[in-house]
Amino acid sequence: MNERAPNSEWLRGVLETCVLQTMVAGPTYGYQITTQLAEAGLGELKGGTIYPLLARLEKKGLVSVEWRAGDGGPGRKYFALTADGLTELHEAKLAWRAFNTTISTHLDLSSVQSQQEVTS
Amino acid sequence: MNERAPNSEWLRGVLETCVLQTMVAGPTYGYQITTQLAEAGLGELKGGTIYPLLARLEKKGLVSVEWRAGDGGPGRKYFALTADGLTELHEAKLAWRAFNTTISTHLDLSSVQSQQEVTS
DNA sequence: ATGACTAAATAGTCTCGCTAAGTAGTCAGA
DNA sequence: TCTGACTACTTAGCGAGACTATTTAGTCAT
Repeated sequence: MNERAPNSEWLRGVLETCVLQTMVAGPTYGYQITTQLAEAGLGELKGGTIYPLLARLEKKGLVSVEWRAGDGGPGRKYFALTADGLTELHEAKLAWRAFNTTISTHLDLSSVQSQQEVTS
Repeated sequence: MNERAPNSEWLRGVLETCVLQTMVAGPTYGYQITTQLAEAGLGELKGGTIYPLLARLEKKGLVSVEWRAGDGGPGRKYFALTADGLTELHEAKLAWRAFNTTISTHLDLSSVQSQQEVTS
């Protein structure tokens, strides 16, 4: 399983959008984001990836930050979407969809069969 | 137009696959690839992007190289897909599609409306 | 000649996801 | 009480690859 492992190259840029998306449901914190994105199939992000990313979001004013006590554990740094963050998220999603359409068209993905389809 | 210009961050990794795809129709050369990808909507790749990329493909054995005389102009370095290259292309397309499904699902893209849809 | 277009190469920069290591809080079990 | 596991955040440094910018060089029209 997982024979094409290190395609995390593809996360460039989109990861930021994915993180913003996790905040739509309400404020959340770094460690929780990593577990949620792992469940979503994006792989296990390490601290060295997620925390600098969150710091960049804060610096850009896309999220606001608040420390809260941990629920049986260390304190947590909660991040919430700002108005700018919500706008950015929406635009990024549109842009991603457009980009993706361009790529998929060029790669002629509709003509590609997966092994699952072939063997079924 | 083009207000979110530099999303070329997203090209990371996929660009290589797109270049391989252009060779499916037959051998081609760097300069032509850049014009074809520009027409496909991927933006104007500069020499500093495409030539190192082609060199990497050659180094990996995914393409073979042949110099030919130019048609009213300098000589051209033609690149053709090898068997390995074709295999790699197919696998990369499957992997991209899977990755893309994961991302699109997480971003809940089906719920996003473009400005075009809103104003139509 | 001069400039425009084609065609490839290379040096150097920057971003960002990565590895790796550290700090620190809570809690269960030996 | 000590050890380990889990939670939670931080930081330093690395590397891949797309970027800018420049150079070289062939053909052709003005």
